[in-house]
Amino acid sequence: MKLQKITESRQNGPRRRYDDACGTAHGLELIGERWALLVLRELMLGPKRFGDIKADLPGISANVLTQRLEGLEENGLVVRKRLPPPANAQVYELTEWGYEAEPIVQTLGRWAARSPAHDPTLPISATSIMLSFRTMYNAERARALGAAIGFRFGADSFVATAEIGELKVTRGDTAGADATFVGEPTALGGAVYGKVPLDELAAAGVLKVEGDLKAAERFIAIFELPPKVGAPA
Amino acid sequence: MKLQKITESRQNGPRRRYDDACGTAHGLELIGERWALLVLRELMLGPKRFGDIKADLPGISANVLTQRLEGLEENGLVVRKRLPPPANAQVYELTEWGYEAEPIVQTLGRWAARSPAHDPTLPISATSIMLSFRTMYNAERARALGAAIGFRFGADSFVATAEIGELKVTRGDTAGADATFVGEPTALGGAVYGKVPLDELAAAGVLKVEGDLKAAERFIAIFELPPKVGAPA
DNA sequence: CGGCATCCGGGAAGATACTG
DNA sequence: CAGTATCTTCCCGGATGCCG
Repeated sequence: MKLQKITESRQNGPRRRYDDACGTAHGLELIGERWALLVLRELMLGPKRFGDIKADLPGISANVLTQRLEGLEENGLVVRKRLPPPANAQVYELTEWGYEAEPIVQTLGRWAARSPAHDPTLPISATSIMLSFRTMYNAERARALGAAIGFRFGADSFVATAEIGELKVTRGDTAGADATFVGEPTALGGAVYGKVPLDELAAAGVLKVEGDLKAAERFIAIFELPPKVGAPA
Repeated sequence: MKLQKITESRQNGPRRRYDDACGTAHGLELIGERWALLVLRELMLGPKRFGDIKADLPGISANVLTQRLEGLEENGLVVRKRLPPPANAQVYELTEWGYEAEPIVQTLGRWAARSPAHDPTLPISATSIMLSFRTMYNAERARALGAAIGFRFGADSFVATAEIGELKVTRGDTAGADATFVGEPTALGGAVYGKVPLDELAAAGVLKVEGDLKAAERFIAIFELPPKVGAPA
């Protein structure tokens, strides 16, 4: 019984190969399975627990998530770690090579943002929206920022600071931030990408700003989505 | 009967959604199905016929290719065209937005090239190897080139010229090229990425060079693969 | 032959229930 | 909370055959 299971997991990984020397084909064998890239995305800003990944990927089932994490671990993209007491919880963390997959997530996301079928009203996870800021960051327009912006989504909090070539995003305390957004990731997406007025969102009770309101508005102004396909440039 | 079919095809596309506003998730709905990105890749250097796509994707079955092309067409990435007589053949061509997906193919390929599990001895298609040159092109090292390099793989031929920021690859006649590689794509891959000596490949009868041998060697010297994961930098 | 529909077997994905 | 077990559904892959 036990032996049977070991034998099975031994030959894990995609049974269906592409038989193609092209790097792209090999990449698809590594992270081309359903949900795999989204699991990677959820770990992109730091280690997470099984349940938190599951909660942030609406629709994934526990067994599929287990399979993906196993596969990503075998392929050298993810490692399992046990947090020291008193936390004493198991988390999944990307390897260095796993973190290097961020450009894949970004390139795909930036391209897909032009899709006419894209529906930005769907729910979005905290990690997703923070990553999207890194993706859509425009260094030219960000010159004027020069501030640290905080984000609090429930228990999760992040700080973003504009660096020379990129937007730096770290998980952690928002205490030192000039302005902090507090609320739901989806509402923040509406403010940044849908240009929904902040006071409207505050009135709806889904997003508020603490601290320097002007800094928060300057942050929002940095971002713009690429024009939809078929729309006038 | 007919109505039934129309109703089915009407709601084509991925029945399994991700329900996620993230652009990456939407991108996976558009081109995340098995084989989809490789079909895109095969069309990246120009229109192709059904049979040629199938021949260059070893292992894909006709019905799956049909499904992928239908899906890509519905999503606005591919259009079907009929060539004028005397060719009079149907071809599949990328839309402008479809061509814009090239960075996705490149980013994924560049990342996966670092994989310890990557096997570069597998067969590779003509389109794949030409695209890989664009992907791995290093503008700094290419400064010294200043030549047009031709490629003939059976009936397919290409010309590559080094431009300021990128390597330009076009399908077409190799008549004006300074040097032309003639043979099999896989052998060319060995020469460029495996640094297999050209005379060895010529002796094996899989690849030869016409024209300026020095220019061909300079072309090969442009490219290098990124270091494998875990290997010394 | 190119393009596509159909049928079938196997396997992956999805939903639910269950265990430590 | 972190998975495992089980069952169903559906997609993938292969074969065959139809039609222009």
